[in-house]
Amino acid sequence: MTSRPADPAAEVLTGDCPAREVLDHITSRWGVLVLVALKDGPLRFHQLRDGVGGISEKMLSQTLRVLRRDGLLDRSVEPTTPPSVSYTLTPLGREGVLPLCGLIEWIARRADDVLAAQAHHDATR
Amino acid sequence: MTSRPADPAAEVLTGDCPAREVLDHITSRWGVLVLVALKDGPLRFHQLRDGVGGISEKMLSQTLRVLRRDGLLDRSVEPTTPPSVSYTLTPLGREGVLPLCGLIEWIARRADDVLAAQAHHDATR
DNA sequence: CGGTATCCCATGCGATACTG
DNA sequence: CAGTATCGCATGGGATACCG
Repeated sequence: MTSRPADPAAEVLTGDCPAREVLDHITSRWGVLVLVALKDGPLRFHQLRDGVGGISEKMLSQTLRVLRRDGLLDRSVEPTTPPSVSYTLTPLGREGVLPLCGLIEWIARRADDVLAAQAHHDATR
Repeated sequence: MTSRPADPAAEVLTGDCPAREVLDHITSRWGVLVLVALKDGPLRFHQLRDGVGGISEKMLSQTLRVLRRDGLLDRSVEPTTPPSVSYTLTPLGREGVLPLCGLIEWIARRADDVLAAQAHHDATR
């Protein structure tokens, strides 16, 4: 009996474990985008709002709170007037964002193939 | 001017492009799980339903239709009685599933750290 | 076996307005 | 600037029943 099973996907797939919640947080509509936006360094609230196209302030704030609770990012306040707040990936977050960057990069590279597949599918039927 | 920008994430982040739709399909609640479940080879409908914990037949069927339209997986019917239907990753799908496996693997490895961060966060405030 | 159709509720999420 | 509060709708998604 091994303490680490050969296939780490098995546990996540088969149901109700904490890992599923983490997956849902990260792959939530705005989670991936916010995390990837932060990959190159800290950003302030309004930079994130402007950088992640289409996100509302409400969803940005909500997403940031969830990801912060999960230990994936940090919030820091500079005591200027008015205070400026910035968000940074934690070490944990920097690790987790790597596969996400891979995903985004793949999508950017292959989006045209997917579009072609969609067109073909819609035309064929 | 380069035909390929340095940062492929930029386009996806900044808004309304086809890539965003692809991202939403893949990172939909069940999309990741279905794709990863198929990483080791074809599975039949009921194998997927049983393998992906918590998914309903409706959502499985719906997710499969979307991913099929995107050209990420194929459906094939063996003309037995009753017919047996199985789903396979296409070459495109096999490529795209790689970062997803990376993500799942990372989550499985780090879930405990996230749980600890949550506990700490809830306790601190 | 491998789905689709219908019903219905929970929540995700945007819009707007307001606050420290 | 960096949010929170409230409202309201659209969509996601489960339960159940039915079909080829």
